[in-house]
Amino acid sequence: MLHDVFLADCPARTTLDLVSHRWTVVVIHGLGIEPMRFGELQARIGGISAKSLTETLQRLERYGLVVRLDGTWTLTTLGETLLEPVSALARWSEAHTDELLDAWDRHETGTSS
Amino acid sequence: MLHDVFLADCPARTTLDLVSHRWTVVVIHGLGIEPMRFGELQARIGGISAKSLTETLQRLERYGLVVRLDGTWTLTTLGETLLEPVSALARWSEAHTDELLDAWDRHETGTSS
DNA sequence: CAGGATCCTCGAAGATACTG
DNA sequence: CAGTATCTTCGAGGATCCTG
Repeated sequence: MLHDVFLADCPARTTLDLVSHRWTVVVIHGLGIEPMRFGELQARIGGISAKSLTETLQRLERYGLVVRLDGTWTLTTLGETLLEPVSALARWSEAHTDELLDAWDRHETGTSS
Repeated sequence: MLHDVFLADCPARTTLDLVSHRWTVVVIHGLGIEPMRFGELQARIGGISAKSLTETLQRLERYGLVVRLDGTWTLTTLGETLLEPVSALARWSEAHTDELLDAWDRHETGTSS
């Protein structure tokens, strides 16, 4: 066990910090479909500001997950490996959101009563 | 395609919001190992405050992902399905953190110079 | 021991205006 | 078009104190 997510100072937390940024998953997911230019990506993702997209891309670039080649943002080899768990999450999301919202509604009306 | 993660107002974003909370993944991962009491969980997870753990658990409870049975927090059936993508993420994290940090260091010293 | 209530900090993210 | 710079807001999360 080289990296235990439970250890507070564990470097594996880096990934979690990465994912905990609002747009990381969406951007990775997006570039996983196909490499895109800045504007394209922003247009595809609903409601992201240019600033946030810039920040997200640069953070990912720093971690070696994406590169900008001739104005086109692309996943690196490392980035593509992240695509798998991220897509798994996206698929789970698309599959179980209804259940999440149902559960939410049940608690809204009162579970025990 | 019922839920498209790209749509800004898409309910699938619910999951992403969930995951974007700092402790969600760690807590799910933890309860995935075995059901635990509050104190146990807090002890296992390094550096989480009681307040944050409470908030995280209650949020997950609202979404039907965990339940508290006789003082013991447990994943629901739905929660267990989330365990898979979350564990995939954790495994990725444990496997590739070194590469992340290496890439970071390369940028720190200066990539182009 | 398992939280609830309150106060505070810090940083992510938006809005806007500007630049190469 | 693809960012950068500045200002501001908002909320997650920590610290502390209190309670059943």
